[in-house]
Amino acid sequence: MNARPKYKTKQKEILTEYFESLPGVHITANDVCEYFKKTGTPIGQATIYRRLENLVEEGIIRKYIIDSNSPACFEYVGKEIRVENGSCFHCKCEKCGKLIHLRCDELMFLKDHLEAEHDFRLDPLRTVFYGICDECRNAEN
Amino acid sequence: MNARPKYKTKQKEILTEYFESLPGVHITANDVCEYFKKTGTPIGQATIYRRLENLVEEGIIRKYIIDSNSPACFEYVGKEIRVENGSCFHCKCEKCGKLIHLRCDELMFLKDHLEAEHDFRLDPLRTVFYGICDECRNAEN
DNA sequence: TTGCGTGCAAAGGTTTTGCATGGCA
DNA sequence: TGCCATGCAAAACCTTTGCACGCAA
Repeated sequence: MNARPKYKTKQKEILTEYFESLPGVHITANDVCEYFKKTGTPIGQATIYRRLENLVEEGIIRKYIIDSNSPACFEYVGKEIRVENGSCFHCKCEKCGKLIHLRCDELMFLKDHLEAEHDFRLDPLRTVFYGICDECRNAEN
Repeated sequence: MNARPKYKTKQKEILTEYFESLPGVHITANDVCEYFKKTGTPIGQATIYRRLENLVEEGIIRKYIIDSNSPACFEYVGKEIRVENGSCFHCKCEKCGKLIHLRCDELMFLKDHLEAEHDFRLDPLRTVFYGICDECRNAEN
């Protein structure tokens, strides 16, 4: 855990702006590196990771761990969303590995139910629904 | 994804027995390696990982990812749990590691909803809800 | 005998760290 | 000027893979 940054640097600024321009999109640390390499304003890999960690701590972006052997995903959390404390759920297909992002209000039922009836505070960041996606199910038959 | 093993080997047998002797305990692949190294019946690291993957696929053990930068944890799943299959959900506490079994019909809403609205066939056996349990939440305050 | 399972070593990929340099306040 | 942030390279780490050998059926 790093302390909150004390200096305002160009790297941090353009990183934050980049995430703000991508609401609802999931990207990996490597994606971010590649992007800035392409735009001609490369940022060191280590800096990317350090800033990403910071942004997560500050609640500006969210980190998702889908699978132990896939890179972590990061997503900008809009100000509205941050206030609502909402976030999306994930479905992972066991067959093709596809990751599906669900931003579904009905699923908040699940969170409420677990908290009210089972005294369990669900963490949507960590929770992944495993199953079979539509395409793979159709391909089976 | 590996195919189901066709031969019964000593390595697989003692690995399964080892997990059966540890209900409710979560250990890492490395822990398993170390254990067998100490007992004088070492098993190759690669074999450990290969068998672990198999056992997860067969539903005999479960794999948990608590943190992206910690090794994955494995835990034996008792036969009772396996038999109940569709009707049992699991919650894992991120703090104390406790595994909570939920037998709740209301949660079938989740399965139905994902299937009807999102074309996703949930696999309750593989899916684990991560969050904070009652005790840990109370201990926080 | 056949071919799967094993073990070793090496590779693979993600993330962290050490250290010198650069930049903010 | 004093520190913090950055960037490079290398390390650390967990996990997978290639390949030859051993063993189950």
